[in-house]
Amino acid sequence: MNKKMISEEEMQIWHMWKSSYKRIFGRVVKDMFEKTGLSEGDFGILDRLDLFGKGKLRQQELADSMDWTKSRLSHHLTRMEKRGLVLREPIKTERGVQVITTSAGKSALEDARPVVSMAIREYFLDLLTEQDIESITTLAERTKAKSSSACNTPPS
Amino acid sequence: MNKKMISEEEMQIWHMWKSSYKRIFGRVVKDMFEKTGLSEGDFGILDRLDLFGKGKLRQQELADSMDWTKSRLSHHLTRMEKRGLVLREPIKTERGVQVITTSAGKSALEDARPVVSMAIREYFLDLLTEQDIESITTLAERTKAKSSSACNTPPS
DNA sequence: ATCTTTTGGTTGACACGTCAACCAAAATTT
DNA sequence: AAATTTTGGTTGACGTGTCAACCAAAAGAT
Repeated sequence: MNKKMISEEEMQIWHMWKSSYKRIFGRVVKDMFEKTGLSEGDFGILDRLDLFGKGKLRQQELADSMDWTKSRLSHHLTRMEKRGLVLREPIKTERGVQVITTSAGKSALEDARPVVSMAIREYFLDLLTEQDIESITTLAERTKAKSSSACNTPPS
Repeated sequence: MNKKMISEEEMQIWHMWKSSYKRIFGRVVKDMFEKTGLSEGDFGILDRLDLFGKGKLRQQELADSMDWTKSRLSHHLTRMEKRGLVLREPIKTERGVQVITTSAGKSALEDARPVVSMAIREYFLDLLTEQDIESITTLAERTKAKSSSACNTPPS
């Protein structure tokens, strides 16, 4: 319960962290977009359709795997459908919609994979020391932990 | 010039890094928005108007200090003006526009400062080890450096 | 003095996200 | 069986960002 405002230096850490992220992430995304026409969302969707579903997946499944709301995914798919990357098809046997990668979608994904890979290496991995990697890994644990421990009201 | 695709583990580092950022940043921004009604952009603008300009600044100056395009700032100010947080006023002596914090803007800023401070501490600083801080600091240097050294074509 | 470029700013179109409202088909309750 | 809740998905409004086109005032060039 530390009520003191954070210091100038602490604020600097925050700013450095934010701007590093934005620079690196921006470079990767921009590279991918310029070279393949895919956004991060597009890539994530096509990637999961390929890996988890061999080209098709139920919409809700897809949303869960990306940690997206159904609304967000619905909007995004509408745009991707318009561009011919995926199509939606009602499921006969049960409720729900199948999302299917088109051939254009498949080839866009195949084009993008190496580009993304190279960009992540160049703009991110190449900048990291062993220590950085350790930091990233452990911080990720700690952030995940934080989600489940917002215990103002302890479990009954 | 490493042409090999990155490994599964390397991709994991990337994903961990992204999701840590998104979680932490999301928490801070959400907290601020829920408690004060200000977005990150709003806060940045009001903060700079206060620190650099004692309540007023030329639009382009402001844009530069935030590393925003003039277009982005123009759009954002239009929205903030509608909400009564700032106002724009042509400069008589020279070309350009003064951005001025309204009293509503000032008080929103004063309300937000401690909230932001606390959120950054709780969701970010409290999670960091000394090592993490060192990593963040040095990585920031390295990312900044990378910007100026995209030398496929060396300077003439 | 006129022509050109730079500077400061706006605007419209569109991608991306969130939120809340809505809808219909299951699945459960009662 | 009828009423209720949950689930899967869409939609519209609006905040946020980018890009390109536009505009006018200022500064420089010829």
